[in-house]
Amino acid sequence: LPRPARTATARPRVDVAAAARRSSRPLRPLPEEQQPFGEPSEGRYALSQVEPLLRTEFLERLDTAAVAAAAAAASLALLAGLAEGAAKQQSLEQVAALAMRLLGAVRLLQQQGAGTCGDQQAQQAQQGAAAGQQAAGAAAAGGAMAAVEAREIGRVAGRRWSRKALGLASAHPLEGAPAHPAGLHGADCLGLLRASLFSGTLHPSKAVFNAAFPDDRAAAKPGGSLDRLITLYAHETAAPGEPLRCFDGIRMYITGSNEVRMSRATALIRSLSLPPGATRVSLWRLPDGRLVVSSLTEGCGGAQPAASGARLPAGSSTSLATSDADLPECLKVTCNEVSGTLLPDRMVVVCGCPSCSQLGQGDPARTFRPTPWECHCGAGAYKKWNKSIKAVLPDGGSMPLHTFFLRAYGVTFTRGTRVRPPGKVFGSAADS
DNA sequence: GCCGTACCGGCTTACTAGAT
DNA sequence: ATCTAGTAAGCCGGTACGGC
Repeated sequence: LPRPARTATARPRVDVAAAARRSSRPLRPLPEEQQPFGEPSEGRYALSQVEPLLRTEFLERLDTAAVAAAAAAASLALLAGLAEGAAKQQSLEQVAALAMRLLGAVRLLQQQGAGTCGDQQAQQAQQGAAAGQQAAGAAAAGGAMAAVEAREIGRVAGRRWSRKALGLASAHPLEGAPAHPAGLHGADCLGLLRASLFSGTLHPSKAVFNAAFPDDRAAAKPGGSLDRLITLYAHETAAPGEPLRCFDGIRMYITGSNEVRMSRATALIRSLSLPPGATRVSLWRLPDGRLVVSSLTEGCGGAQPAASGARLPAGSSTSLATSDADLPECLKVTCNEVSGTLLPDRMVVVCGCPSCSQLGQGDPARTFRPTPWECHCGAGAYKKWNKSIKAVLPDGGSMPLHTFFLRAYGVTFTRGTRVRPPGKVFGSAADS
């Protein structure tokens, strides 16, 4: 499908508040007159067979791109917002089922002449319906050829539904361990910055900004102004004789969404020789007031020591973890009375609910990242997985995951860095 | 008063497109 | 190639509420 033209004036606007309200509501069935599968038809057969297929061993052979393609087609349709909410709260099967239902609704929309929709929306709906019908047909037909076809459809129409919305992104690793960069004696760590070499921009959080520029706090508030050039120093461990290199002319400004950013920092970021894929750098203040950016991210908000006097769960380690290797291979956990097994090295949970237990032990369909599993267990509204997910203690008791790891291993959870897939996902076929 | 749960607003982050 | 800024996912902090 051709990428729709996007201009400043025609940019699609999304009512985030309305979408959030939609996503927090339970799903409601479509009105009876809009049920796409109310009467038997050839099209109905092809579509309605998808959901049963998902529950069979065929799923192991069929690439989930078929499901992704169906959901992606739905995202192109006018009811994408509802599907999006479902992706947050529902299981893979439910998302697929909803996508099928939405596609039927879109077909109905086509039959009714697109109703009150504008031309562009109607065109998108038609494209979505066409792609979805192909994908659903491929999934229903089964077999390797169908999977390839569905994958291709998903590649073209998939956008963000392909991995992110279906919970297939890689797990977040645990980050950080206390340390202090050599050569920055007496410096105070102000926090971490996100460095984007792609755009030559440094992104300080508000906390880091406030720590680094306490005199500019008022300017950075909503309605304030902030646009000035600053000087930063790069900490180069490869040049011990001259460890600090000056970079001036870095522009600090505040965006329309009240976000502080530092641009024109390409040379500085490059001088740090960041490891491949690294996006974090640390910001330090020397005793003389100079601000130093270091490629070392350790020492700024990593692991915390175990709480003084905390009682460790019986049977757990009494020494603090210094790496992922010190953590248990697996851990029994519960969430909303649903049992599961946490794999700390991948930071995923193998669900043990009755439905998932029917799947094979290694089936990816029963493996969840913490937040999706929280939703899967019906506690999605809690939105604090490290509290709603509890570690099962040897004596049969339980303890919130956050508390358990802090007391038993001296570590806590930090937000991971989303992994950018290789190559351009939505570029032309010639793109790598 | 403490604790667990539920909810909401808003912040952080990753990603992207258009402009320069 | 770089700059600028919009979008949305993820989820945390703060708060209210009920049970003990």
